[in-house]
Amino acid sequence: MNRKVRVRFAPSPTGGLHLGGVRTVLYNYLFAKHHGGEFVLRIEDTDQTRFVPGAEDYIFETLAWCGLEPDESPRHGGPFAPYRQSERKPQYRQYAEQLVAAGQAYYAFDTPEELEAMRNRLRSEESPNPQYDHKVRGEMRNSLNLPETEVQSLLDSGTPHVVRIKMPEGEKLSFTDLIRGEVSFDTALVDDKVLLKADGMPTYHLAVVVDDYLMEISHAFRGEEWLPSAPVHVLLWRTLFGEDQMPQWAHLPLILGPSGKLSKRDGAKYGFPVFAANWADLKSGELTEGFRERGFLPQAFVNLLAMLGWNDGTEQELFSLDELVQRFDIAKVHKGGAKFDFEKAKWFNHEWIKKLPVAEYSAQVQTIFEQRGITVTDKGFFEKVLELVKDRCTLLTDFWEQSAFFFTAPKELDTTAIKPKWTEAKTQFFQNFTGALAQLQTWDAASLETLFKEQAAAAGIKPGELQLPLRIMLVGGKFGPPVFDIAALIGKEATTSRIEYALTQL
RNA sequence: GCCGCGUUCGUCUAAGGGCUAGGACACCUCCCUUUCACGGAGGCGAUACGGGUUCGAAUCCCGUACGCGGUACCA
Repeated sequence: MNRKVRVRFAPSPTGGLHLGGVRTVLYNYLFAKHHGGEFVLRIEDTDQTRFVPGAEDYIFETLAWCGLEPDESPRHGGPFAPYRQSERKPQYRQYAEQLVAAGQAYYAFDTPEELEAMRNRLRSEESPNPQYDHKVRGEMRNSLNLPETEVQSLLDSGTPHVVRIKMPEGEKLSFTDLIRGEVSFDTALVDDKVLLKADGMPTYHLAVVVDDYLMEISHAFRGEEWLPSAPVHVLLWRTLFGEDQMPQWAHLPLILGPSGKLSKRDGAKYGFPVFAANWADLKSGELTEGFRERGFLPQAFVNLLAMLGWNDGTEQELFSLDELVQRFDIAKVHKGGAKFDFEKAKWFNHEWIKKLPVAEYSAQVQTIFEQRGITVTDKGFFEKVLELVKDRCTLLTDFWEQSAFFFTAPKELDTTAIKPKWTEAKTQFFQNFTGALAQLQTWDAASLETLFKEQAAAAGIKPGELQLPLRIMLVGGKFGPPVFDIAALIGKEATTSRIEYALTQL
């Protein structure tokens, strides 16, 4: 089928977006852009009981952060508006009626209690989850069994009812999945799914087919959890619009946690984020941590997600979004689920921190500093510092630990490593050194190092014996970039005063 | 239970009949570095099991096991 590539991501706004969801967005986006097509965001809010305020904002904000902007959406607009299913409600009913007329669906008047009674009656060890299917539909209150006049009067009197699909009994339904190849199902084993709910809203099954058709979606990618209901969708396509109009399906493998499927719980339990950005549940007050707040760069987040289940066949692992667009091939997506490895995720972030110019993320780091009480006044200086410590930072938040001492003198010095070997001669050396610093003409790392070594030689002490003490004096601990670089950056005054303060502690 | 989909180092994966099954993360060793890193060089470590097909199988077929998903008027 040769038509314009149009894909969609269709989340239901019920909470934060987790790894798997964002990866689905990403693969949709990459596929669309690779083929010069369009990426549509459609909000699947047909379940009004699950409406969560803020969830839709969250989705847009998250996609923007990732750089995965939709071409069409409730906010971006587009020729197929509206893009919110609740706003499209009126059009679903006619398709449901069309299916009934075609004998492919029927009205069901069973109350929730009656359904429950049926399930209880049929439940057994052999069949723990009885379905509303061809075996029982003959015993239920639906338009298949009730006299036509009664059906009509029930309808006329406004009796609550749903429309169910009538799954054929002994048919084999199959389709070709872009990732898995041919997949087939025995229709006798699929239940009569509800298509139109009693409140007049469509279920996902009807909505996805109708909207994909109306929005001219050419390729439909979704999580593997949808595979079992694919036969329902194929059947709806066949009777409503023709199977030749159906988008090409691809069911993406799941992302697993350390023990089974990845859940919010895993995040809390193992200490890594599961959502793209922080999500605060208004009702429970529960906060679920996001990659963004944990200190991930969007470039790294997108990169690591892309590689979780896909690769281009080469050994390259670091890709920009543009490169991903160029290389992406849906057929190379894995069939098996991938267990999420936070260690590897951190490695991606580390690589991106090293790779990107600091100016690309200094604003984010600045925010982190400000949250911790340090206001950045000199952007040039700030970025010099970041440049100096970036190799040591895996997460953006690490910049704080690695470089706070550039902005504020360490209060507590970790002197345990140097105190035992401290001598009066060393105190003397540093006193002389600060004196010499005052005379130093060129304040840069090389000059400082030269001076330091000359003075050490004059004092008859090995420079190595003195470098760690100097570090502790300036940094407060055994970490950080080369000492003379630090001294060069913080300047003469700070260097001198930190040494003098440290000498009072030794 | 039933249905579906999966299964290569601990983890992410390459190899889509043909070299000693390659890379990355993590871990370990060494080098560089009198901090911590970066970087460099090594090491450890896998085709779930059993049958076929074939001169030859990680790759194709069948079975078993295991894992995951689904089995709602939720998506």
